[in-house]
Amino acid sequence: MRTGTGAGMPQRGAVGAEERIRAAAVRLWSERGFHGVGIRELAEEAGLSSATLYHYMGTKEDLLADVMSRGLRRLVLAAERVTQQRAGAGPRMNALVQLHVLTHALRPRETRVVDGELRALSGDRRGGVMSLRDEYERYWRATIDEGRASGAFRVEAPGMARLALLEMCTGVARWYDPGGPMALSEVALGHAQLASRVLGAEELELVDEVDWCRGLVGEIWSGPGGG
Amino acid sequence: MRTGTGAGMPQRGAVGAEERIRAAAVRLWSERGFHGVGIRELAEEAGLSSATLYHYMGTKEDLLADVMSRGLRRLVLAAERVTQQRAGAGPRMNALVQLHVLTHALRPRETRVVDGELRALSGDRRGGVMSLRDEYERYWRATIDEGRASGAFRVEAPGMARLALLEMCTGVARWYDPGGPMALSEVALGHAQLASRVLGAEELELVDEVDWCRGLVGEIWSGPGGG
DNA sequence: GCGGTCCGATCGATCGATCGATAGAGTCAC
DNA sequence: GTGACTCTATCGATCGATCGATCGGACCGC
Repeated sequence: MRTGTGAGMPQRGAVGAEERIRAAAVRLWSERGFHGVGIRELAEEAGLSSATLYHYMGTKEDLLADVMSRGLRRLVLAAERVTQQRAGAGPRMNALVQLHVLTHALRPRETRVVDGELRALSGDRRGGVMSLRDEYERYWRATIDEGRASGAFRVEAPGMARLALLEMCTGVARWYDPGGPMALSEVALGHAQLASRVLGAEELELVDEVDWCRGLVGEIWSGPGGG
Repeated sequence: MRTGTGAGMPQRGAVGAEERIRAAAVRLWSERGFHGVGIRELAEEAGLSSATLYHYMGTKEDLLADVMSRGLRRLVLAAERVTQQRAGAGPRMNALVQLHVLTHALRPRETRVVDGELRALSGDRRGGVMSLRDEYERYWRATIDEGRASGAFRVEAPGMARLALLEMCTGVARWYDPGGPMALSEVALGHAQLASRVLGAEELELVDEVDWCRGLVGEIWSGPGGG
């Protein structure tokens, strides 16, 4: 009853099974949530039996922690690149925002799981994922602080502005529709402009980082542990 | 074995059982999600047996739709009041933002369920809740349009700005901590200022609507179907 | 024949939902 | 007033289905 085993193939899923499982989990969890999808449906989506699933993963929660950590590590990696390759608070913030928006628009399923399923994690795993999230947000915090110190940003409550901006940009994954009326670059540049307004940096020249960020997202998300 | 039936009481839960059930559902669902809490735990939290639960409600999903619709109807009611009692796009938007932020900060559990469990609803129920959400957002859309038409707001993509602002303000329910360093009125006024920046209305005088909105929220959320 | 892959069968637990039964308060005929 | 009857509120027990997870063994390339 299986479909692809025959004819000299190296064995159906020997390579990439873990990846297929993670991809299936992201597809289903992003639509209905961690507790809304059972092991059997997960297995079916990945093209395996539920027993085989457990050959590759630990518990269901282990799989979620894995998916979330991988997603967050990629975000951190991308933010690190931005920080290395863009100097000055203004250009750096501009690139961070466009990167965040593009990531959430291009990979809405991954980011929805990363942003929304923390509550399904218990104890230590929760803490580990939260510290990864904090590590990512540190790039935003540092850039905002830098801009305030240099006078490039004029904002009274930087902590609140950071949270507000992150919520605003993360929300893109909840409403952006590739088939809709708004082009991706409009959304990314538009949010960069809104961010500059929020931070009181309207004189900032808004460089279009869409293509560069798109390349970065593509590179990082097809890289090690890719997909 | 029951506890409160004697001594002239009108019977333990005869009044308010539905309300107790909804409150229990909000408490548990806001922490672990609709699919993360079973009927038995729900019943225990409400102080009833799972069988008795079904005397008051339809299915579990009916209860969710009820909770969500009630929350959204309150939001709509509050937005309608704001629109009636504040004239001009600037003051109106200022009040709408402060109302939204206060509602999400004062009733984070209700709003988290309303904002985050739509995916657990199927078919018609989903549509009904979505149209209530659209009805609420229409107040924001109309106010932004009005401000653009009058020249009070200078924003290029009003649709995107509306979505960005809503995400930003809704996010308050995800991070605001009453015991934290930020006072509620700082958060509300701060978001009003960020909104005025986003909308390009920096010359707008930011009236403090915190007390008025707090009263409105208290009135509406303790009113019919209260809690 | 060994190690890596894979699955059918099955585990105990829990899921959402329903059953029949009971306790008590109100109603009404007589 | 009192017995028969109804209505609401409540529960213990239980339904069939599904949950997450495990086990033993089959298959297959090396």
